Amino acid sequence: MKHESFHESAEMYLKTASELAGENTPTPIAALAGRLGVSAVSATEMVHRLQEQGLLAHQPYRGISLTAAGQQLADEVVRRHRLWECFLYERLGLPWHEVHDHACRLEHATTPAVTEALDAFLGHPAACPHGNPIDGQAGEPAERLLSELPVGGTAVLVRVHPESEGLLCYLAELDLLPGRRITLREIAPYQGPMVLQTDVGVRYIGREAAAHVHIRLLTEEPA
Amino acid sequence: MKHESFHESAEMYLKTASELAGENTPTPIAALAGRLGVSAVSATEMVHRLQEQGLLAHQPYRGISLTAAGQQLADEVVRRHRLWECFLYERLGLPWHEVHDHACRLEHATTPAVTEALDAFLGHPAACPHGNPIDGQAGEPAERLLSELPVGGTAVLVRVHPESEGLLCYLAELDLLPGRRITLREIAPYQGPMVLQTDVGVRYIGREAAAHVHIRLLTEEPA
DNA sequence: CACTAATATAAGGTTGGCCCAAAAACCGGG
DNA sequence: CCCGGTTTTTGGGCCAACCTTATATTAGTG
Ligand SMILES: [Mn+2]
Ligand SMILES: [Mn+2]
Ligand SMILES: [Mn+2]
Ligand SMILES: [Mn+2]
Repeated sequence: MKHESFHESAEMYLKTASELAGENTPTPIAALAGRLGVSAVSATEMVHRLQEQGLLAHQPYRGISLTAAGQQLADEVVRRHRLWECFLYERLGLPWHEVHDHACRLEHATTPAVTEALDAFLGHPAACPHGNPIDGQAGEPAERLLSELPVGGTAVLVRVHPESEGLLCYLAELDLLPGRRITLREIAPYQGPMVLQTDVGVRYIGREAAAHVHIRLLTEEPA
Repeated sequence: MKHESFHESAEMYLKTASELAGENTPTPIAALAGRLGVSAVSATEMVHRLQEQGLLAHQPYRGISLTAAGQQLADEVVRRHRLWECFLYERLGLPWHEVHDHACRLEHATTPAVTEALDAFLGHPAACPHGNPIDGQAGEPAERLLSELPVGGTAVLVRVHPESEGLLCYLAELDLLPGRRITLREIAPYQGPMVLQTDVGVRYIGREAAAHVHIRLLTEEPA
């Protein structure tokens, strides 16, 4: 049977490859596999299939990188994902940290006509509820990671990327949503948590989680 | 790998079985296969799988009928389908005859939380854009088929069931939407088309299509 | 009651997506 | 430059859903 378009699985590989490309290119297949919760063997097989379709290039023992065609498909999936997140959060009122997973289902079942109509219905939103851009220009230029904020510095939370249910849930508990103003009080020793002063109180966050929180720096030093 | 829940394919079999159950029970597997666009052999295989899961019962050479569990799953799929149709038609403004197919994709990617939130967002609609009930009481009791409307009789179009893209497209061209008032002028000989007088003009419709159009009779005879 | 058309089963294939265990290639430290 | 540990790849397998082409069974009808 002919596969009418790409399947959920292929779309998730492309989307994930796109997400990981920001961190290291070419992306090791193991990283893909890990994030997708799949064995390295399975990931390798899928990578070969996608390579045959001209969607990505695989340099053995190096890693993969998306072709222009693959990147475009990935971008389309991401766009649908973020539009659905907006809808689920703003219109349906679902919790901030839950919409990611629901959208991850819907993103593969959304036809172009629905995508465009949804975009218009939402008023062409600029970003998903977690701050990631839709139809985005390359984002703010002076963007840094919370994990790199110097002690004493103040910043505003811009976006969470890459997203995952667990991480979002953790951040939601800490009230660390986009727009939140953050000052780094100190960093506990031995890779300990960062102590943050926010406008809703003091918060502790691990380095690992902080590495996914993107910020715009306001001041390097305390006032 | 464990299949976390039911797959699109299984859901479509159950939904289709539920649709066809209205016409003849038990439903021949060939009817299922035909409507799903699948070979009779494939349908038989799937029927066996679903029977093992206790979702339907198969009497050889007779046909299938859904168990209570299977019917419930089918009903859930149908509910999601109709809620999405409402959203796509009323909120996104997609064409009346197109929303069916888009919803047929989304219905399998919709989690319970999304379903309930969507239902609330839409204000708990009573019917899909094609007139079929959501969370429905057994529909109007005195409902008939357009194909059985006596010559000279007048009726109002209630719903189109079962739905399919082609049929809806055909009806949309004829302006035959729910609420339309119809008087049957005559029936052309040799199984010819029915000649309808509507409030937007004269329309011709085939018997086959008319058998999917449900009406509420207003008067049996011309005024 | 015998025949025919519908239905079911058997047999053999394909593709996508996943798995494990074992071999092979690579890379960095000694 | 070789050795060992970490990828990656290869070689088997598995399962769900499809397919086609027979063959067997049955139900209904003449
Ligand atoms: Mn997804
Ligand atoms: Mn998001
Ligand atoms: Mn469907
Ligand atoms: Mn409908």
